[in-house]
Amino acid sequence: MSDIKVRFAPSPTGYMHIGNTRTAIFNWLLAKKLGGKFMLRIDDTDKERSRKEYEDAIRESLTWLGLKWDEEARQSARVTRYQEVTARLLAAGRIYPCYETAEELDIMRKKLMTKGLPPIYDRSALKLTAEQIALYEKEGRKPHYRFKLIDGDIVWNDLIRGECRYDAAKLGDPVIIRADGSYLYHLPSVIDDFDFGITHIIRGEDHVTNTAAQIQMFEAIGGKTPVFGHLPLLTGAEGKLSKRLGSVGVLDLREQGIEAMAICSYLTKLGTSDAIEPFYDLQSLADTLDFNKLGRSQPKFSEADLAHFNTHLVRNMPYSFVADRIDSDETFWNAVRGNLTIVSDYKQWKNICRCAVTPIIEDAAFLSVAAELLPAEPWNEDTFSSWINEIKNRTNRKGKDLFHPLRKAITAMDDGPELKILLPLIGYSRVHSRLNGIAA
RNA sequence: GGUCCCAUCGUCUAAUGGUUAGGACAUCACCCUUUCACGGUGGUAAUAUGGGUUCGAAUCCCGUUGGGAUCACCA
Repeated sequence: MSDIKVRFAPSPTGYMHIGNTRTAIFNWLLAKKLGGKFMLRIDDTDKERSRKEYEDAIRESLTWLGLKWDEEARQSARVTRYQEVTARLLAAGRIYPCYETAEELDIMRKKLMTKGLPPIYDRSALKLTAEQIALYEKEGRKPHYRFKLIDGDIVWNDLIRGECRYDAAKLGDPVIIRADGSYLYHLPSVIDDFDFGITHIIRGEDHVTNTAAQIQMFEAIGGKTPVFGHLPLLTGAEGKLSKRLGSVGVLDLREQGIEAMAICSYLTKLGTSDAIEPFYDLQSLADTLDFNKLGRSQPKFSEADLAHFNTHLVRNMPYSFVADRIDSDETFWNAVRGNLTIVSDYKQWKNICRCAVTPIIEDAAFLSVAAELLPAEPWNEDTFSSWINEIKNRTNRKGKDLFHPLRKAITAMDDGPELKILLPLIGYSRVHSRLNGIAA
């Protein structure tokens, strides 16, 4: 067993959407491909916004997608560990207290912006005298804490973007502890990745500057930095990384009949040079994972395309894949799958085969001839074509004029699987009655 | 505004200095199925823009334009 370990670290502040899901899938597939482990970490450092309901939904989403996790942790349970590390970094001067209020910081940022300067914290807290600090404390101000970045280039070799280089001086020291003593995500994330032995981190491109800061945190706590890979962000049809995209929830998609494997296949192939094609199990999808095939530009995600792709996947879906979900046999499935849009549409065809259907009669005379000629069971492979030939000879009809009325009478539908295949599934008695205009 | 990233058919992308600029999805046409769908075969369709470098540029360099990310006491 390799000691490869990856993690998916959602904050339970919302449902799983297309963006989240994509990073979960990539991490999971990487673990699978390298024979490593996949860890679920609940990043619930934001008490205000975290909710149990979301956490449950995330678990349900992952389970439905088939992304099983080998290990689990939650940040709210590890605060003492974070405090331990914090004390050490504080003593080492890598963490320092600040007394500005949120409003003051906001004003500072705006000032810098209007001057055309980057809105980066000026580290004035480092110049505070003991007296000034005492004054703030007396006022009742509680400090928040920042992590002090060391000047110089931060460089890493990104799995997706190649060599990345950031000048720490242009980054700004991140706040890591709030005035109320609670942690922000940066440092706990690093401590966890270190403690749990995370070797690879795949996340969205929106994290690149965080990565730069976090690399210094890994160094500060004496840990080896994991391998990073930053995925280009998905955009909506209109280019922007729209809010709509964030609202496309996986559970909603499931509700609409989108298959888990359609989501997994589509999301891992979108933005790569591979064809977007259906995969029916995650292992074979994992075998094809190759970060070199990912482009660097932002692919557009389209719900309509996904739905279309899903239909394609359903129409080629092997019976084994649906066997435990539908109450029909393989013959039936193979007969109808080519006409489905979503799996649950099979019920409609099942009803046509096994329940009463009111036929659509457009030409009663023609249909009664067809009924008259319908051979008795048992039917064999040739029954259908010889029957059709009989009708053709008797009525002089062919092509659409011949088939369409039959189809409408027998199935009450405009289209569907080949009649030849469908007929034996419906049976003589129903076919005969329907041709005569009788619901059966 | 600082920093970083990106720009090839409608869409996702290939072509790492020399190709009739390739593939996949979509679309269109045809074929098959004596019907629709499924399936098969073909077609239409692209290098944002201006300068360089070079015998030769989608490819390298600079500018322009456009798009995105980040610069939170969110993650």
